[in-house]
Amino acid sequence: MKEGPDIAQIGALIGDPARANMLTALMGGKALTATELAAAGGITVQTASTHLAKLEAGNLLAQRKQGRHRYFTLADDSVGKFLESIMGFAAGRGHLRHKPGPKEPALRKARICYDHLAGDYGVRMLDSLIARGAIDSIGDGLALTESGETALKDIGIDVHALKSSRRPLCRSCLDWSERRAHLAGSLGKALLSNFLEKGWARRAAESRSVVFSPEGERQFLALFPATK
Amino acid sequence: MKEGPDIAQIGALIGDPARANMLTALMGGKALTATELAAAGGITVQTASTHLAKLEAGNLLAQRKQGRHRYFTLADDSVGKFLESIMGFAAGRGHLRHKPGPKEPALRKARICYDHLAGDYGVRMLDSLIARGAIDSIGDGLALTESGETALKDIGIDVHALKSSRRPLCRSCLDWSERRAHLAGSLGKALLSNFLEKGWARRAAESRSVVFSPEGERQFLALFPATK
DNA sequence: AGGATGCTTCGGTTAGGATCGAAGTATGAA
DNA sequence: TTCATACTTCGATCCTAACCGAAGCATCCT
Repeated sequence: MKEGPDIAQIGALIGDPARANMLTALMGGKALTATELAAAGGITVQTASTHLAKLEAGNLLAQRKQGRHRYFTLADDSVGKFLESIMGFAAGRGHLRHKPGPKEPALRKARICYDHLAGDYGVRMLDSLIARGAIDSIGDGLALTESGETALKDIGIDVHALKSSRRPLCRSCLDWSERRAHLAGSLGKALLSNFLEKGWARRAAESRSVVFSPEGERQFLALFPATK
Repeated sequence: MKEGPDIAQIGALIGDPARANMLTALMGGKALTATELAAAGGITVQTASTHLAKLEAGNLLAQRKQGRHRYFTLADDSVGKFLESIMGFAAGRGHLRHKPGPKEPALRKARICYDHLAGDYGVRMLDSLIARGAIDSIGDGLALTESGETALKDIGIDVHALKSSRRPLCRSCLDWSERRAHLAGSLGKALLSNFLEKGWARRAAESRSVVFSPEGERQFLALFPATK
């Protein structure tokens, strides 16, 4: 039939376990070297190198040379969003891993989705923002309200600066673990950065999970109360 | 790393060209037999049979036995939406087919996206509905307004009946050719059915493209004027 | 019953690509 | 310069899975 774009190509790119693991590792938002990605994929550096070349040729990855290191990141945030949506789809279809692993609960609670907060806490934050009228929503669509803008200023986020960026302020991103939307876009990124700067939370070393400090958790939960 | 759902599995399912072509064929919304899908994939029935078994095991397809035929469809509309989003992503990353083929322009103009209208005409319709205030939108989110409900009643669509269904009324679906949103959901489906019933358009035989009659095209363009 | 059609299962072949060892290139350090 | 580190390229191996011919079921028609 050969109609439309070639979905088999990207399917094949994502379809290899080693490549999928490397992409998942890059969802953490950090730039990683080829050696680190090889470890993430469970393969040697040689093999990783060919995989990375293919992913780059497919425009899924971007590369930045720095000295003798070569740092890889997802090509842009749309790739991250796309990967998260695949995860949501996969989880919904029962394509889970054989053994959930010990880190799974932490991931479900709070994790990084490329550059913003996801998991239970990410969903809770968005729900709470909507409930208090800081964000309007229709279906999947999100928009910051006037009152929301001032509320965020109190938290310490310069909404005005974010608005000047080309990137959309609010985007919804489907959370694979909660199967609900969480907040992406430049605002989602700014909020996560804010929490990390304040020391409320930190990124786990070798994982995408986000670990809250006891005090940070208290503050976060107070700032974003449960809805209903 | 082994974090989260197994995206490699669905990637691999979609990553085979024969399977991708069969899935694309099913985006036409019609239930197809194994023999028809074999032709769509460019393979023999034996091979197609094993592919179809895999796709079904992966919960991407549903199967309905009818006499000695076996009709396959996409498991549900979320699969269709997912495939269209992959097409959009693929097109955005430059993953196009080598030769666009003669049917390409017709596809870009108007085609079926599982059960609703997509392509230039699909995008035009949604834009027009938003412009006249029949549908509210925030970002990707869509909602039918009061005035929109009466307007659709005039066209001949029983919105009340649609509302009772479990399926969402309005959904936005990213159009791969236009790279903009078009209208999905039960309302999108109802509108397309309405056009087909009225004889404004018909489905092409072996393709996903939708062919408008001269009169139907006139009516459609008048009903959904361009929004500058 | 007998024959035709639609599809699946089995068996064997083949090709693509994932893999790694070894060698080659680039950058930095001593 | 010499050595070490980070990465890529080359070459060869090996394995999976896509593929089809042939045979086996199931259903329908006459």
